[in-house]
Amino acid sequence: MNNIKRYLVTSALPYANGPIHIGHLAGVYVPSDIYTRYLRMKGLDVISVCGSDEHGVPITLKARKEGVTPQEIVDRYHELNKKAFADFGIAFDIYSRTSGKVHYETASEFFRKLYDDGEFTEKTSEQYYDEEAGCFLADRYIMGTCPHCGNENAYGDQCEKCGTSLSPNDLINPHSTVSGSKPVLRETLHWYLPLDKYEPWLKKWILEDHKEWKANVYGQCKSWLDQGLHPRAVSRDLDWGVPVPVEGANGKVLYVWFDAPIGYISATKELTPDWEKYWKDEETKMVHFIGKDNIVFHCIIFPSMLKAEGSFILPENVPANEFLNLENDKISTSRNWAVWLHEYLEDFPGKQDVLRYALCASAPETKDNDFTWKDFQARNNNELVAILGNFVNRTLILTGNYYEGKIPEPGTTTPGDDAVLKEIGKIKDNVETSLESYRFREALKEAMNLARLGNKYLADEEPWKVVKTDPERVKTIMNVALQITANLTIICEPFLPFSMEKLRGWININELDWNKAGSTVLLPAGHVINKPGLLFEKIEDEEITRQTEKLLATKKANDTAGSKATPSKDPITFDDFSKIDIRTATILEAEKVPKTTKLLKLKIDTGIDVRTIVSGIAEYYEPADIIGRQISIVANLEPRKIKGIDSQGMILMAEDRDGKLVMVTPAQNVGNGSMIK
RNA sequence: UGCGGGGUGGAGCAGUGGUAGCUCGUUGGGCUCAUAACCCAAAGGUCGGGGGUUCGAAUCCUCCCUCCGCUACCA
Repeated sequence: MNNIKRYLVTSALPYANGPIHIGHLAGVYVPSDIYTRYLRMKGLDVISVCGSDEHGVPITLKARKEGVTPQEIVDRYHELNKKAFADFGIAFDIYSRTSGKVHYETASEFFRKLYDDGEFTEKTSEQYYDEEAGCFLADRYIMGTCPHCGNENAYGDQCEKCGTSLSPNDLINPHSTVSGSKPVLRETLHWYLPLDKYEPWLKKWILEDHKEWKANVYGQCKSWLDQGLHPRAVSRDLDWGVPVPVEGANGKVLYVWFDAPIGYISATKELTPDWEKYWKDEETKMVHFIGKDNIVFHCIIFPSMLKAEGSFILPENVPANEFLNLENDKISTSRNWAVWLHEYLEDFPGKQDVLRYALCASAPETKDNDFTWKDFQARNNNELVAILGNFVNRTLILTGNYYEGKIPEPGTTTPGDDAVLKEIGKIKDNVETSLESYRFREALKEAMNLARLGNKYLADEEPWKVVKTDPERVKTIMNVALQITANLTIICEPFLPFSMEKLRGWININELDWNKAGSTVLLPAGHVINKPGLLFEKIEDEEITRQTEKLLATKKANDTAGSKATPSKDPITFDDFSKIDIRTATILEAEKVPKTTKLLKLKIDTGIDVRTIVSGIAEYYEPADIIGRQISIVANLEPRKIKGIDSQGMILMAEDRDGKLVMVTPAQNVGNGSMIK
């Protein structure tokens, strides 16, 4: 793409039903912020838009659960998240929301244009309807008995017990989780975007014209396109969202995935009356920053919508990141396994840049990555403090000691000085190359090399020694070191905006022009600097321990207090119960079933006979450890072939909330074959 | 079981055909301006294993082992 006149940067709209955590920041907002700041510093025309995604079923259910309106839910998280972004210096030009008036108009117009152009197809289908609550039910809000395993708490889309994927019609005895009533099937009309129609040009546009996209993005698009695309519904039966702007479409709203990306357009409209320049001019370069869960929407569906509308440009790149784990475990809002931005700032006030740095340095750019507090501490102590902070500190202290804060006049430079000064420009170029190819980890490392260069220069030149013999020479040395420092304030600015602002204050300049980076006269001789402080401070072990203990407490809470027992099953007669023959037995032999991860083949003595049982406990018990253990079994269960082995019965296991299995063993050893009743 | 992504010095990673590299850690030295920070040097790798292609393979092909995610088996 040549002739780029302006940039439009979008960052995934966070869903307004929870706070923002480090995973969001590392994957989307830190990279987008670095990129935006860099472009702005170059003096380019760039706007960065974001906002809250506030529609969809989960928000209505959360509202119902808390007894408030959906609007109250989204108001709460919109404000919280807006503030969190602002606190971390994420430099959006606007943080809008999809419940706003402009968005309603924009989304309606967009839909209406496609509708009038005949871009949608219509289809009537039967869906479950909750008569008591007066609403249609999304699959996962219907529960019933799983036809495969008999689990009575299976969801309409999947049984979590046996893992089978289901459709609501498969469920025995379905009931609504909203009102508890029995839903009925009802006909409903919806509009569909025929993605299959766009397949040919999508294939060309992505697979041929955008081979430069990141491997994870390109690969996922390719797999979608290879599988073939299908029409997707763009409307839903719901009372929370943008109403479908068509006669007789009462009670129908735009499906949230259709509505949300249009939020980028509405946000731009709110920001500037010139919004069309950014969305409809071929000389605008649009870049979407997202997480990997959003690839299909931003690379396939939204471009299809834009293409169908006809007057919009398409994204130039979609640098999606993978996911961030926390201390070796998936980040999870419901399990409270996360570092929340607002909590981080309470524990580490003023240390926004430290988190920004740690997250950028180990951002999940090419594969899922792990955030650990130990790594966070090491990044701070060994890199920010020891390399960057230390260089700045030694330079400024020496300048204070020798020249009372006045920049010395340089004399003749040595070839060594010249090489170092030239290196500044090279580092600047390297950072640019990395940033423009969305390699933020590399860019950051390269920026830090400038501080490394500075430390090495001081160590090589030893001004504290030379000052005793050749004070004139020291003036040149310190001038060079100061020019490096001034360059740091520009080159590190996109990554560490808070610290660099502080540093600019100390050296008393206000230069934010990226193009000036590489200059060796940013600080003119005679310029007076202010009294410096410490740019970063060490983080002690105790602070890290406090954080890991906090997480440990969360784990514990998840294990015990949070575990609510599932409701009891329907009553049975004593007769029913006595049909089950439960006995004690002893394990004689145990071995892993080859090519499986969970199965053990056990030979057990039931008192009646010696038989084989296959059991899914291999993840919790080593074969060698359980030989000789007494257990409980269901003795009269129909035999069943598992992995080709006849399994005669079933071992009783207690299963906790995480699915961990524990053997049910008599409190004292009793004879094999004793009845349990 | 299927699909996808990994396996490179103690740890974390880069490197897709031509002398194996970075950060941290370790050891030794230097410096003492600096938040015990900084600088230099050294030790440490048969690049998961076998086979193949090639003048030449961490890099290409093939088989296998192993780890992670999803998936399956777990009455």
